[in-house]
Amino acid sequence: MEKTTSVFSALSDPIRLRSLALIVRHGELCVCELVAALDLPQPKVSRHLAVMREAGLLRDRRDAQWVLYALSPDLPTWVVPVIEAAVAAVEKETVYGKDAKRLARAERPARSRCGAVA
Amino acid sequence: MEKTTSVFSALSDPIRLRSLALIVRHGELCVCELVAALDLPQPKVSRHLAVMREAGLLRDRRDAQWVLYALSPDLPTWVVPVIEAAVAAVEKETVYGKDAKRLARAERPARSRCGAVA
DNA sequence: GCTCAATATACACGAATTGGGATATGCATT
DNA sequence: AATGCATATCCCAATTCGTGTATATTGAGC
Repeated sequence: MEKTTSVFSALSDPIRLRSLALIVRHGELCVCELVAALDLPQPKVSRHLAVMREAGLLRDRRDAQWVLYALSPDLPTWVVPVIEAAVAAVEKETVYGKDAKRLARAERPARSRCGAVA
Repeated sequence: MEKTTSVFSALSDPIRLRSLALIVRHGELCVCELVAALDLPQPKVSRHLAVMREAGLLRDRRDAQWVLYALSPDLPTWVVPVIEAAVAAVEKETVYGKDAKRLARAERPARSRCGAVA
């Protein structure tokens, strides 16, 4: 039961929902991209991502100096439609448009360098 | 955004999820039935139901001395699949079986009287 | 009107969550 | 090894949340 409630608990915060929507739509994002997109302090974003990771919603992967977050590969099946509905709801919020625009602008300071190195 | 997060917030508690599952499966339940099913103090159950009502998930209706709770008739469309998934998840928890059994046993002390009166 | 049953609310308190700011850790470059 | 960038964690104050207990409210029946 605790596992079940922790999923909803992880989704019950605007910063986490905004982060999740961006991650789902982009597949994989590093923390600094999310910080730029959400326009919020880095420790704050980092802590919120940790909450979703610990709830089993996200996985993280290290790539050089960056930590990339994406949807967990082994989500409980019942969680999938929940996330889809949540993201759809967030996308209709006006704040999501601003987040997406900021992300597009600042996008991949990390990824391009990473690509350049590889 | 607040409306969106409050839905998940309302779902992030075991007592609320257990209540919701019973209500969804039975259509309409009064508080005393839920108290019997969950085997918890009445004020506790009442307060948790209020949280879901205020989040827009439930509606309440007075019938004589009883207050009957059911799913809200005008749920935001994106919420419907979320509730379905949540209930499906709860039903797999062992505690749900016990709740359902206690409900079946104590069922409708209210409803039968209500029927008798009508 | 009084009493009883069902429900909701008020108050007090400990636990958990959140946020800001400073700092620690990991990696890459020189 | 020293510096710089990205990320995570720690500490602390403020707030919110869940619970227990007592009490108020509402309706039914006598």
